[in-house]
Amino acid sequence: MAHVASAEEKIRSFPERCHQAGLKVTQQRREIYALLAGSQAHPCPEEIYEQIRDALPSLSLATVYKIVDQFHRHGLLRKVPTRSQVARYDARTEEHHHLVCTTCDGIEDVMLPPLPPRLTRLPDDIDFHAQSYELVFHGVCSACRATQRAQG
Amino acid sequence: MAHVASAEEKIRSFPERCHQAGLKVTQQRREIYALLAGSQAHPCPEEIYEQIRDALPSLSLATVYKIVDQFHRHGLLRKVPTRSQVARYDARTEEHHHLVCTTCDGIEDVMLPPLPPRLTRLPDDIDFHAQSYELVFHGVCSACRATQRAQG
DNA sequence: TTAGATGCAAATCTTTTGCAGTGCG
DNA sequence: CGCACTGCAAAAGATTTGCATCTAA
Repeated sequence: MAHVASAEEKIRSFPERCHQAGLKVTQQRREIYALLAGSQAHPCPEEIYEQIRDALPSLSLATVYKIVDQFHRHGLLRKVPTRSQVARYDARTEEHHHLVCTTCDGIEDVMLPPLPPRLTRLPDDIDFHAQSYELVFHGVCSACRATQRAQG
Repeated sequence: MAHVASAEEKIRSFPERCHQAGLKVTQQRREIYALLAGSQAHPCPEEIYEQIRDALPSLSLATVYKIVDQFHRHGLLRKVPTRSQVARYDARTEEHHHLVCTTCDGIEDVMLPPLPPRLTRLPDDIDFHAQSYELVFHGVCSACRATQRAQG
């Protein structure tokens, strides 16, 4: 499965990407990165913390916040723009887009063919240097629609 | 200027849109809606509160939260997806996109020609009912680039 | 008249900070 | 060995809730 192979590659190249960024490779960082690289769920810091506690009981939530923030600032993680007040992280840094469920706040990745540059070029009267863009879809995910049907 | 005229129309039709939504028209709601309709700044609840206090000193911050949430749930406001933990609101409900400054967290609106439906159609293997989408650009705004140049 | 709205204060939830101790390089 | 990293606890920031009072319809 393409996704799993890609996650393994990311985990394998993680130490050298830390070195390039001037970050030390600690167990906390390895665990957090591996969790995110292997997940489709775009977890928030609290969820990351809960899921890694089993493997690393000494982990603290403040450390999770510090690590994901560092990773984000060094380009190892993306932060997904959402309408909710909790931060959501994604280890896929290549171009892709997001589906956000308005019912459960779940986030899914979606690959789309690249948009032609002329369609994402900003108007001449806008003085803004865009470094990246993404599409954010809002709607209802499969699981929530099933629940809605079951409950009438 | 097209924007101003549009804001006036929105403010004029505000009472009937409240009635349709089953909401009473109060002074707090009028002030909050008028502020947002006349603003380009996508303010957060705290900023809305500060700016309306002058005209309505009895206003409470909790009320601002309740009102913008109601407006959002009834489609009178959009909530802009961002990477930060504070909610940002927009009275423009027609299709448009957002420029988010990674330096100052400022948000600007941008109109782009509509994307051809074939480019935003989700792949067949994705079971998600999208109701809307928007483009979110991340980059650096004009004011922050000027500051950066001045400071070296 | 009355259901819904507001204001206040307290509670809750999320994120950040300061600092002492630890461990990677 | 030294500097960056971690964990803890406390602080700060954002949002929600409960309830008494008020007000638009």
